[in-house]
Amino acid sequence: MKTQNFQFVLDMRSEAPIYVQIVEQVRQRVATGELQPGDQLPTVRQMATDLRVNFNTVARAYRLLDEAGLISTQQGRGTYIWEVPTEETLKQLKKKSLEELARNYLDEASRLGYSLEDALEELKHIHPDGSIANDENQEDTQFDEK
Amino acid sequence: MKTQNFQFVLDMRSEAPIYVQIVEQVRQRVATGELQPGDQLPTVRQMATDLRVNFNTVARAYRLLDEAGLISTQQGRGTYIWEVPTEETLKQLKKKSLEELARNYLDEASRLGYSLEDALEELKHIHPDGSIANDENQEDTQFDEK
DNA sequence: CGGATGGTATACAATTAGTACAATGATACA
DNA sequence: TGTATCATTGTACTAATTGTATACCATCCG
Repeated sequence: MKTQNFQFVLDMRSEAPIYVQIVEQVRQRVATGELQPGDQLPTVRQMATDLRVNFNTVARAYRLLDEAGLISTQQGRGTYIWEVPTEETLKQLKKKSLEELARNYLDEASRLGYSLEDALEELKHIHPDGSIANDENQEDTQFDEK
Repeated sequence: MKTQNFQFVLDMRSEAPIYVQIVEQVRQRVATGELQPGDQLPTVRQMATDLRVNFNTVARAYRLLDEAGLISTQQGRGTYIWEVPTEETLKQLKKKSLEELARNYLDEASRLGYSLEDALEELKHIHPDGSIANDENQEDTQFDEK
């Protein structure tokens, strides 16, 4: 596909393991905005051949980034940048976002003819399957996914 | 052709495969009545080019919807929304849609670092009296994307 | 030696894409 | 009217692409 042509570089003289170097570069590019939410990263194999390493090494980096919540990897499709609000924008927009999410949820539910109670009940019912991380400390929040 | 201009949207970051996303959107629109019995869906190729995916992916979604009895696909003619669903199937349809909505809401909230309780609280806070104002439809949310 | 760490090899599963084909309907023309 | 032709539509089967899982090897360091 059109997997953008981002240039990643390895420094073989570096002490840092290859997979760490990859992680850091993706991190950095997300931080600078060079990588935008929804952008597709090179496939593990593509980046692997670019960097002349084994694709499992790239896969390892991607897995870490996925667990960190920076990217979303999907078998058979590719890996994409999640939206990662910076600390301050996250705090600024958190409340507003939840409000809008909640309102949107209620609107949609009501369009389906459901009451607020139904909506609440459904949420409680969804919970058991673990689709939400209910952790207090979220310094490394790492929403679970897989 | 006049194949209505329904806007379908994909979120490549979503865990859900593309064909599932299509299925869910059609299901939801049927549940809300946005798609009426007899309405023609975009052709597999039309929707495919709209969404920039392979038409077989759309065909797969249509096949699932067909097997589920929601639509009727006819080779050489097109795909149409099935005749009036019975109360029971409509009910099931709505139930599934609500499930999907709830799951999305929790996922998004979770990504923002909110707990289930937060999500529940926010809902109650929006409509403290427990009623749902049914007629407001502002579409300017910026974080739903789904 | 022996564990830990980093990279690799191989087989696998999920998803999407490619190709050829059959059914339908519109159109042109005898 | 009949039919030949062609574009459009969905279908079927296969191939290609993509990430995953597991085991393995090499090196470093105690």
